[in-house]
Amino acid sequence: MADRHRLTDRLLAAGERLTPQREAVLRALTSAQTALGPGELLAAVRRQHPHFGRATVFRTVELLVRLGLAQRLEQSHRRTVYVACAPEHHHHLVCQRCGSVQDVDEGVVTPLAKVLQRAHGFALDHGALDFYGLCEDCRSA
Amino acid sequence: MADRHRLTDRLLAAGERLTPQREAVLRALTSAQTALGPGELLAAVRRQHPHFGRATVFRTVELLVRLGLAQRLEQSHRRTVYVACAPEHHHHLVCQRCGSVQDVDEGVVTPLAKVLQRAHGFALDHGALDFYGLCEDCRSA
DNA sequence: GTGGTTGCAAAGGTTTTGCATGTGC
DNA sequence: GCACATGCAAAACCTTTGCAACCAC
Repeated sequence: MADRHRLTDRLLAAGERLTPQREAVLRALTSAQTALGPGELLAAVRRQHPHFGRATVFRTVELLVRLGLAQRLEQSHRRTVYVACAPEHHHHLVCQRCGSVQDVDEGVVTPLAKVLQRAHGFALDHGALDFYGLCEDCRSA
Repeated sequence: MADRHRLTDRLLAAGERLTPQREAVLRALTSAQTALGPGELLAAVRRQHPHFGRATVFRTVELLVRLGLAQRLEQSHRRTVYVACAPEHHHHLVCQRCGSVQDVDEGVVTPLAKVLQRAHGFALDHGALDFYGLCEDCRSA
């Protein structure tokens, strides 16, 4: 499983350990169709591991974010969610209606980053940039 | 005071009332050099009005957001902050180090919005787009 | 006068922490 | 074996809600 390879790679590189819990959280995240919050993630993981701890979810998603395997999105007011993602630089298009997330590559923001740099001396943090709006389906509906 | 004019205008247009509390919150926000969270806002306002209610801060900032006089930023993990802003469309450059916020106008994102629309059918919500990174000062430091 | 607004206090929900137990390396 | 990771439960935190008193219109 590709996920597992990436996970072990990253964990070893960071001097962290591979545990069933970490695998389980990453798997739940990658197999989800949409971004998940901590509560949903806990529920998903508990279907396989009934005694999974609440705190472990919080600790693990933050670890995955640090490893570059997941990203945190502030999807809307008071709702923090996580999506699995490849370590390669890219950005997310987050639908505000249905919650779906699609990737869009780094290239589309390069011109923007240059403008902000030149005109304002502002160094854009690409890792913190995601886009909110309506996906094609929701827009036509 | 220009703030006050804009506030009364907007309140009346929305069928809302002008109260000292609403003025106070807007003033605290406009006079701040940086974005403020609810707690800081409460502290600031209480310097003038010691009995100011906590809930009123929450209710008021959300009102200001609805009126277009303020904007909510998810500045970082578990930190929601607000900045005063003009009703005209624009975006914010938020420094992740010092918390300063500067405006940048709508024009810089128009090309990006077009690309997302054409290539992905995605309708960008301009009101939800802000940029995080390092301001000029923090970058050189 | 009347309905919206406020302050207070309590409830609600989410995230974090402390610690004994378990486990990857 | 040892340090790190986990599960549990309680604490801490931020935000919302309910309601009586108040006040802008």
